[in-house]
Amino acid sequence: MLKYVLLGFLSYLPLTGYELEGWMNISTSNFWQAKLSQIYTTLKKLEEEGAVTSQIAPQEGRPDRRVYTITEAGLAELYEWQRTPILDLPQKKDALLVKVFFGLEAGKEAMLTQLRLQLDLHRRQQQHYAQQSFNDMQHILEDHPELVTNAILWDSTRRFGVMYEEMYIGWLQETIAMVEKTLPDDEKAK
Amino acid sequence: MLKYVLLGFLSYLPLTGYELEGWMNISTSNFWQAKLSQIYTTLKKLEEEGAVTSQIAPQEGRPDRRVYTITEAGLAELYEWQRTPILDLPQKKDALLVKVFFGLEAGKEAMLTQLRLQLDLHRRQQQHYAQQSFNDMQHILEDHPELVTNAILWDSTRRFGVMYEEMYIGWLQETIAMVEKTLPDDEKAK
DNA sequence: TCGCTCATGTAATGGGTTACATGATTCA
DNA sequence: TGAATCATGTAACCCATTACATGAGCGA
Repeated sequence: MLKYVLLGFLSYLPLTGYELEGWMNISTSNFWQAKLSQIYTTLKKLEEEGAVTSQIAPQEGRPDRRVYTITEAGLAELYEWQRTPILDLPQKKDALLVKVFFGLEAGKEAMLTQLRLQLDLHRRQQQHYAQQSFNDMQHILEDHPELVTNAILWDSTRRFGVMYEEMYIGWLQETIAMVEKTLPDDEKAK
Repeated sequence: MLKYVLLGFLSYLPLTGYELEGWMNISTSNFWQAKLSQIYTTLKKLEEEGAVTSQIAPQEGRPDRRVYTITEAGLAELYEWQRTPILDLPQKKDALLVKVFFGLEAGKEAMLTQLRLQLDLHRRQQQHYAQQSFNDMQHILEDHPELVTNAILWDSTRRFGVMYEEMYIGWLQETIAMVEKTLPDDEKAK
């Protein structure tokens, strides 16, 4: 639920929709992402519900900033959600796995192309979580030193990103080796 | 895209909506799941598009079965999708990570409760992929021995499930230890 | 008798993406 | 000169979930 991510950031400090996107990009995008359009509509709904209020900060040369502030009711809702235990497993949707599962007819070479491309992407992503994300977090702390205790928790979600990518890379390597060894060669015309 | 999962199974043999749910539950639910209602509406759309046809098989005492068969056009669409490379990373959405990220205010004990509950769920799931899923696959092969080559690929997606759960369990253990050691104790009233 | 399996579907709602619409400033 | 950043929003559409509606047969 995007709304709780937005309320979470607004519990740190007041922010605009555009700024919220920036915070998400460098921190939660690992396990929750959203487009700007959805962020704007969700903020609007939150304001109607009374969970946030907004103030216009006039600007010249570009649209006025709309700064959102969390209300007492919004904080209460956030904490209540936080304390509600999750009773089921997160569900995954991964198109690559669908392509692998049904990939026999597509042929060995097509499959290897897919898998190698993904291997490259996941290696980059792993590097990103290992390096860039860590730096980004440091920069935020320089601007907002009061959030240092939160950063312990932020970092554990970053670790999740690293571990997830490492697992994915391992699986891809194993699967590539299996496909090379086991699947029948393509021998038919295009 | 659910439609390609359905077309994938129908490329093996004709099936009803209800049966498709069963196949998904024991195989693709690891990386793609769907409710019956969505399966039925998607099959209807696929028939309108001409990717499948359906035949009614009369029954007594319960609704007639509607058996779907893939068409040449449907097969062509499936193969074309299969051969299209994926150029981006799968996106994850995981509410637990949101709760961890913003979990400071919820308190140490609430967080440990969450994490321990998830640890239990993921351990069960890992066992499931390691044992039950493997057996289910064997049973399918007994009924459909012609699918034995496909089963190599099925099994690699099952391996993904096992590896994913192992990674998740490792992260949860690490995170629980970190929370116990690092987070300040709750000392406020409820 | 209670719950599970078999078997179909529709309607309402929610969550999310894509496309549309606008436009100044800044840096390479 | 062209791309990125800053900055807002709406409308149309698509995908997916939940709720509704029905009901026989079978095994514990």
